[in-house]
Amino acid sequence: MRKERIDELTTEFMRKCRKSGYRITPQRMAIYRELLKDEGHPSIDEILAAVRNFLPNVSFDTVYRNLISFFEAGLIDSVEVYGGPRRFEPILDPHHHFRCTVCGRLVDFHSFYYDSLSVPDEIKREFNVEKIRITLEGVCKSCK
Amino acid sequence: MRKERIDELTTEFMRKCRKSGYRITPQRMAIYRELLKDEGHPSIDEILAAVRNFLPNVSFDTVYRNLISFFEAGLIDSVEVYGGPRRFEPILDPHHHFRCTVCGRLVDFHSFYYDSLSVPDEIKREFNVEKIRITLEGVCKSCK
DNA sequence: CTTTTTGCAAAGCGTTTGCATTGAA
DNA sequence: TTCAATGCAAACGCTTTGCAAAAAG
Repeated sequence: MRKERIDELTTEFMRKCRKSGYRITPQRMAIYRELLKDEGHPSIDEILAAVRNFLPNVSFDTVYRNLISFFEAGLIDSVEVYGGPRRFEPILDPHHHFRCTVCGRLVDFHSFYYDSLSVPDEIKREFNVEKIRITLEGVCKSCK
Repeated sequence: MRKERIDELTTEFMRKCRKSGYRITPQRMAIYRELLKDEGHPSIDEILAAVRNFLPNVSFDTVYRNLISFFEAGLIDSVEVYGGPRRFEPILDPHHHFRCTVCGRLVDFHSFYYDSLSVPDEIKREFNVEKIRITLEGVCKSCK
């Protein structure tokens, strides 16, 4: 990602933080920045390691609590990979995931076809659907 | 589910077990039977409790190991609800899930539209997709 | 008889919480 | 100066493993 884009998203993030009543701390800024820099789906531990390059005393706990808070406030997204630790990603554009059941690798992909899926009427009637999660599962080339 | 249907599925299950090289034990039969009887998506602990009504000395461990084995052999299905314990269900017909993000309730629904979804070509080229998981997320009536 | 399965117990791993201290506003 | 955020440390919940005894084939 271009540096300008990162700065832009970071500014936007700070604005949203203030709106949600979150104070701006160096830890929070670093957590969000490292999440943006990571191209994958970093776990709490991975983000912690990255943040510690800049703020060596940050605790697991701070990273944990903040990622959860950010997610709950809708500031970032959470990818739930069963069995492994919780993973996170910045909210960029809509996408879906392929997961290799052998190596556990998680791959992003885009699909307008999937993006535009509708919700069956009988579900709409009974539930307030906010999100459609589609995960393809199978085996990736290197594991085959 | 009708008793005859349960017996039929149980016989089928035993046949598959033998084919997979699994020995038939009272524990295994009870585990599968209780899984069939449960209309929801029981966790290991829930199945354990049910099984213990018949076999009081069964350990968590036996239920755990067997459910995992059954799943890996394709004898039953696994529902992965992040944050909570792993859940299981017998393989009956294809269906999808709605999850309430407030109370955590997991609801089955059927949809031919979702059943017949195809996999994008660029994914097909790179991965062997075995399964499409669709989970709708939102809020159910009682939580609204 | 052989080999799998079981039950037990302990360890593992990621998550979650309580509390005193620190620091943002 | 106030209240939220941090760091620490411990507890927690569910999963996973090693091993000796029991049971299936």
